[in-house]
Amino acid sequence: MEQKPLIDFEEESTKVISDNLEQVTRDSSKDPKETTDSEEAKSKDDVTKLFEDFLEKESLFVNKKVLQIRYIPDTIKHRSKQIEILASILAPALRKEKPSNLFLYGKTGTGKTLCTTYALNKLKKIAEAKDIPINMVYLNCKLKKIADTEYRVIAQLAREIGSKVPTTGLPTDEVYNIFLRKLDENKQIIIIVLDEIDQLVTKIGDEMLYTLTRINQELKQAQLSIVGISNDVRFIENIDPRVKSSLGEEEIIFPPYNAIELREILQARAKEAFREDVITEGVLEKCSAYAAREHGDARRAIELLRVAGELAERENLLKITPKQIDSAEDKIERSRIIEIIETQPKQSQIVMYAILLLLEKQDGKLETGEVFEKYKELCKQQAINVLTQRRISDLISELDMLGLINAKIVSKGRYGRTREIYLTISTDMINKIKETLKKQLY
DNA sequence: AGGTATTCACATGAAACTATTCTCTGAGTTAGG
DNA sequence: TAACTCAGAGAATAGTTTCATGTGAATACCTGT
Repeated sequence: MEQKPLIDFEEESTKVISDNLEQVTRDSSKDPKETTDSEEAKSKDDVTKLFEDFLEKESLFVNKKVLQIRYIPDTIKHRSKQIEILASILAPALRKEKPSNLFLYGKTGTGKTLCTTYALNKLKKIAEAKDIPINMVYLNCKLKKIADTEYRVIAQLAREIGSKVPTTGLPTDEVYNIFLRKLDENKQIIIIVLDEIDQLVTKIGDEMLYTLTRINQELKQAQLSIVGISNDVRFIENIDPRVKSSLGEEEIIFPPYNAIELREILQARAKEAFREDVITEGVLEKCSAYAAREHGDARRAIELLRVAGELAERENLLKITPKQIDSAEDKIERSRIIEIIETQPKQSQIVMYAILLLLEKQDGKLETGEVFEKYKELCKQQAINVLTQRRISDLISELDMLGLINAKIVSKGRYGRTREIYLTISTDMINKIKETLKKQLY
């Protein structure tokens, strides 16, 4: 049976950043957001020349794919122990025995997903070569609209193994049945990888996991193993003990990389990705130092390096210097913020706009009440229906979580309790955000 | 002075409601035999 | 009679509203010295 690619990676924000960059590189004059006055004045010939130059110019990259997060290198550094354990746990599948359920812990960018994919790909190859019926499904529970509710997870699983399931309209247990029947059609081992499972459980509770672990008892032919991947180390402590015992049969912990390990990882990737001598002294060190500060997030380090390369290329530089790493960090942060703002629902955007407008006039901090008043005003201006203060309160705390604003609860004694809201974003960024919001709102 | 009670301005939680999107089902309608 | 249409029931989900309850400390109010 034809299978879709096993991995469908999460980091949407990263994708957007690279897309943006590539787009700008290709046709900077057509992108309205990036257009400045001087660029608008450019004649067509200049644009043609730009393209021609671009073609002639030798790229700094040899193989940019290596720096993309979905890339799986041939050898994974500093994770051999984990991979070994992983392989030994999965191996029984080759003898048509059910592998133990497995749990992987570790913070973002510690290689959990990478190692799992790596191991599963190898397993799949062998299984295919020897004609052993093993089926694998990878599912990222964080993906909005795909796998972030019980129904959707089960529906998606059913789809992955070849059933047709509508996006809505069916009762959830009906979808379970469809899934079960399809599973049990053949004698096979199914390995389900649930990535970012902690997010799912905090959202919808652990009943689903319980049901999943119980599915084996209803299967006559097939057998099901679950691999859970969690960013939160304390996650398993908070779930139902029944689930805990059956799901956490085996555990592997992925510790964060330290700066030295990060450097080696980067070095290996950089060697493949860039032409020789492109990387100058100190670049990798700086990159890994930045990432090590962020709990050893290798994904971040690699992204940083890639964006730095793209920036250097756009500036027609022949080498990447530590300076580009700084710019890259800045660029990533900016794109992240703009992207978050653009994708917020309208009401949330209005709240954000209200906060920005208020903070423009009065420096310092705001309170929920003030924001709500301003928000009401803005809504009336545009004939948008006004939400309750209760809801605005939630929206404000969401904005806080997204890191767009800083809101902390303070009690001012006789004068009540409220959130104190202030911005953490730099001033030049604020104007850009305001423009973005204006464009979206009017 | 020291202690207790109030009170403000929201925060926080839970449950219920709404609108939208989608499937499934069965009644009614239509066209061809 | 088979095929088609269409309305209605039922689900899932996101986004809200409603109602109820919680909260921390500056102040108001006592109390006894």
